[in-house]
Amino acid sequence: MPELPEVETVMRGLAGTLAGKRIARITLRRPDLRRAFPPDLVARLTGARITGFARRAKYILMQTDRGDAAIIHLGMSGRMVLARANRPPEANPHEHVVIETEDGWRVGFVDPRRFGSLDLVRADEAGNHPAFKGLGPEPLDAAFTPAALSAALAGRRTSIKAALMDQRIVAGLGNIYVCEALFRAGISPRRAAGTVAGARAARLVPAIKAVLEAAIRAGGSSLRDHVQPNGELGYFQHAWAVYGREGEPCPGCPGPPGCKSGIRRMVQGGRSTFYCPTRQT
DNA sequence: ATACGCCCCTGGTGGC
DNA sequence: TGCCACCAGGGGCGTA
Repeated sequence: MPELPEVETVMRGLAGTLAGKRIARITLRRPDLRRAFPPDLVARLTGARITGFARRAKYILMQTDRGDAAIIHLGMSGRMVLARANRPPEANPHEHVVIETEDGWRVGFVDPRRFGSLDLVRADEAGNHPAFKGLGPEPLDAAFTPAALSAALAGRRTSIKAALMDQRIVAGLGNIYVCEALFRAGISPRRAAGTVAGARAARLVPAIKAVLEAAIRAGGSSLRDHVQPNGELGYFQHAWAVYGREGEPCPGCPGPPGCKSGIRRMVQGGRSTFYCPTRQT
């Protein structure tokens, strides 16, 4: 379930194990994911030393000492599975890319739905990659303020739910954390985006930051040496207030029995929205 | 420009 | 035990 906090957690896990290591081998098990892999990807990464990692929106950047940057997206179902290379790997038909380091680590990029991607560009050109064109601010940056958000939303007649899902408004939120942030801020997902200003924007921005920070903390704290027992990076138990809780009592309304409505589900832009119609206006 | 629908792909779940 | 419809973290593209 990779939204910003999961991608951040995976990125930190990869950094903890791979930063500074030399790539002994990279194996592509198929010619593409969402898009074709660059034809020279294997040649450029084999033997390169991994110098560092970064995250932008839901993308992981892996830099090498050759001045290249791999741009990784996990899509809907992408995972990174870490193991020692001397153990026979568990066969997985959806393990599409394998990176092995000189010191004996093996990272598998597993993605059943294949909505993920792996590209390779010159690091100093990474900012020009189409994936990053037009992206909005990082929600955890200091520059993401209520004033900045309401300026980006001004005049927009689409719903605030759809606007927050739009990576050009703010980068890295997905379906889960948009639902959670709107709940925390007490804002209806149906509300016209352009009306989220003033006090509402002043509630929404801290709500977005808080829910993302809590999820990153939960991810980080659940990792032991950045790797879970099953070898997966960045997956952890979530404690969502509304997401996936249709029909349950609203955790924000005093109770029992709480509000009459409880948590409802509706569809916006083809995606499920979970919300409390009593608290969120 | 903006908004919306549809598509990419596989797997899990629940109803009949 | 099938079988089938529906749902799932994302994003890009085409059409009004």
